[in-house]
Amino acid sequence: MSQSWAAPESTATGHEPATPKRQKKRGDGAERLDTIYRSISDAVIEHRLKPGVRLREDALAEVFGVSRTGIRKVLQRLALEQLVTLTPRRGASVTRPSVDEAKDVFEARQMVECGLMEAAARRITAADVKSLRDMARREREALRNREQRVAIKCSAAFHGRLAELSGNKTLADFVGQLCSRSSLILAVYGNTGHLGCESHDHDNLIELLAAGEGRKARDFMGRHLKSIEASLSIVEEPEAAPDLRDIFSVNP
Amino acid sequence: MSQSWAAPESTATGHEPATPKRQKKRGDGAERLDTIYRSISDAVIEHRLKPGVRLREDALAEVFGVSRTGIRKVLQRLALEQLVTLTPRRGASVTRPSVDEAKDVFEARQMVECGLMEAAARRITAADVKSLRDMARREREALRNREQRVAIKCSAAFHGRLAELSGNKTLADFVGQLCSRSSLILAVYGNTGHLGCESHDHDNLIELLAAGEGRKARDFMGRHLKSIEASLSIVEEPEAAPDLRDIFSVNP
DNA sequence: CACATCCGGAACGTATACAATAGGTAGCCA
DNA sequence: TGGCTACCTATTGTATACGTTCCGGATGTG
Repeated sequence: MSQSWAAPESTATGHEPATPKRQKKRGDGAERLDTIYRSISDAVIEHRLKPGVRLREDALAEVFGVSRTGIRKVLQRLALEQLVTLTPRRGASVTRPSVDEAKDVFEARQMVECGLMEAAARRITAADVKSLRDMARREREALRNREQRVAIKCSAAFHGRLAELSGNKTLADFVGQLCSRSSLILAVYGNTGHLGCESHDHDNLIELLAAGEGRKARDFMGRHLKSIEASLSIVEEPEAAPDLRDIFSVNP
Repeated sequence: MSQSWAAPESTATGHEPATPKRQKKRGDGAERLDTIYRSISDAVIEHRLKPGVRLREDALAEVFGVSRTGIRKVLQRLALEQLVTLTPRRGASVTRPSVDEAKDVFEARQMVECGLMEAAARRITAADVKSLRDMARREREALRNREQRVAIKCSAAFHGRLAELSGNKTLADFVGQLCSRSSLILAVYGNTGHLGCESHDHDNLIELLAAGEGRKARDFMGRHLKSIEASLSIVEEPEAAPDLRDIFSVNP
């Protein structure tokens, strides 16, 4: 089970892991960890690593050809971004967002993403519009081909890119984290088959921004996020052995 | 210079650092790192560690009686919260926020803290009011006694606590980080003697929230943050050799 | 037959050792 | 005497080794 993600295929780790050999002499070590980070992060966002899955340090170290030291660094970063949960003596596992967390994340997105739309409408350039249309197109295609994983990642990337338009790096990074966590929330509370974002919402957003309609874009984003949230079934999961007493009607 | 913070006095590290001795056997290791984290974080927020100061791993390891491993963990966390900057082969130093970062942080605070006020007004309890009044009082006293360091920390804690009232942990944590970074910004761009928050702004805020006037509280918070930002001199510092070319009018 | 206890393995937490690099200093040559 | 080079030290990056804890099964007993 935990091996299912063990093929990072295209993530540019395609050096010989056995003989690192000072391949480039500079930017080597630092970039390697960053690559590992992105590999795991992507795997989580694309639901190749599902919430609750344990991430053993030894296994990751072996797969990526580094020692546990580097893995721990990466896991700690992922933990601070709430993508993985670090339980003191139990190790790391993909975060399983609680109902409250899910609510908080969407409330935060509502506040921040909507709040950024007006600045985005003011600052958007023709090149941005083109790039965004491209992303939206790729997402539509992925949806058509039933490639949910790709579509989910595209969607998160789209929202992140949108936030970057505002020019506020601090808020854009925050939105990026919220989108990643949203992907986790989708994995737990989403109804399979219905992937959060409606196919044409993103296109509509682009048009509003391109037209400089900041206020309308903000309102549209608000409805967009609401509809995503509404498409979820945010109820406590039965899993994790919550209350056998309750299930069998035993009064304690 | 880098020794000036070497006395964490009250931070509950008052064990014998020489003989840790399995003091409690459980919850020991994890809490120790957290204590170190808080010590450094506090020192940065209170300006005992000024922006630009280098933080050598060996020195920190010796002071806190742990090995570099633990220190690196703490430094990485601080780096992700933007309180320290990790330069690849140069080590860690207290972050010196750029002009753009300062602008971004205050824009973010404006958006999020204001946005949280209405929820805070709805959810605030009598106990909260009491606790907030207490914090505001301590801040006033610190200001009266010219204890800028204490006052700065109180102010950041107050804003953080306010955000917690909303019940949204994700956003509250974010506000906490923004407040910490604001403290750094104050250290770089603040005018000495004039400490960000006006003495009675916080009291006014409490009263508005206690009266359930969410909208007024939001507007007041907006003005409050604007006035803090306006009190700064956000211009490029001469220090840090930013652009010698520019200074000496050399065209590249 | 069921429950409690004990033991073994597996995984994480911490420290230490080694390797690599950047910056400073001293020495050498023009 | 000035500038350049080569070493050398100080500091970080990485890996490994050891200690500790927790979960699992096996075993003995009521």
